[in-house]
Amino acid sequence: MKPFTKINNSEELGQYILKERKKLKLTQKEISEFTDVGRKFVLELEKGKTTAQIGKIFEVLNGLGLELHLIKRGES
Amino acid sequence: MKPFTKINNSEELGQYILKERKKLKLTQKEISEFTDVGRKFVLELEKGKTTAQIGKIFEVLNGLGLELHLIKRGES
DNA sequence: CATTAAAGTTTCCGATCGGGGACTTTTTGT
DNA sequence: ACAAAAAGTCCCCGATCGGAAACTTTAATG
Repeated sequence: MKPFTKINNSEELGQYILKERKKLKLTQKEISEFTDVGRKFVLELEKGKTTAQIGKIFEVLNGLGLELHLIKRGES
Repeated sequence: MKPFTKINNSEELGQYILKERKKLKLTQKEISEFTDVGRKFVLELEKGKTTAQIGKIFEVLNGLGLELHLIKRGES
């Protein structure tokens, strides 16, 4: 039930996205269909690819109903 | 004093990073020196480049003492 | 089991990343 | 106003992105 999840790197980002996609019972293909990203991108993003591009990541986050927040270290 | 700042796209990400860098009185060059990114990258990131790579973005966020958090829409 | 979908892998390829360095423009400080 | 620093632009180039499509492996369902 913890609402905020701190993400430290691409690895964790991918894992969180995967987990969330499963919760929503979506396939990688479905995400790639209602967002402007390819199937391979979703696949690689979930695997923690460090070179995934931020614009496409925002597309996926939006599609999954996830918000990105920034917090100054120490204030969380 | 709001601790959490919602970032909706690359544009906002760049603006926030710029603002934070100024607060810390750092130059783009300095950031590129103590992180593994080039000057040009910091420049373009702040300008909202949508193709900036996530791994390098994490480097900059770490360098600036910023944490990335994900929140489910509606729970913030 | 058998069948089908999903996930993961591989190849091809045009487009673009990001670093380095040189240069120009803008900002800063005295 | 002037000098210096910072920011922004430009070019070169090796490396890699991400889409598409075909294929293999894994998982799910009857």
